[in-house]
Amino acid sequence: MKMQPGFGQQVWYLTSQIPRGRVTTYGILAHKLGSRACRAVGNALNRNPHWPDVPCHRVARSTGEVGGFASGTKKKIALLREEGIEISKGRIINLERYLHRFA
DNA sequence: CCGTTGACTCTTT
DNA sequence: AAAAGAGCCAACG
Repeated sequence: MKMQPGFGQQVWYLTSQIPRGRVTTYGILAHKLGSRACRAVGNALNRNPHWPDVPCHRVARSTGEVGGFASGTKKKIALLREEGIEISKGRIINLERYLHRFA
């Protein structure tokens, strides 16, 4: 379960910087890292070495879907709803409204 | 809406 | 050590 520092390291950092009630997409994270490795981001969050230190549930897909979740997509939706985010059928309502751009 | 292509890292053989 | 496979995706046709 070892994760080499570098890419994933930054991913977890940015993810942990997402304020409550806010959401981000894999693409944005990847772009922030200077890469289009949207998948690599998901991979980093998937193997999430330290959890729940990093709120990976605040990361959704660019299509508006919540995406997947290591502990279960259902769980992810529940957490997002708890933060005040409306979700319908695994899809976030008004994603733009919650989208967080890392300044 | 679905299918295909692109891009990147980690894990396993 | 190197190569192949898989993964919580994105963009385009």
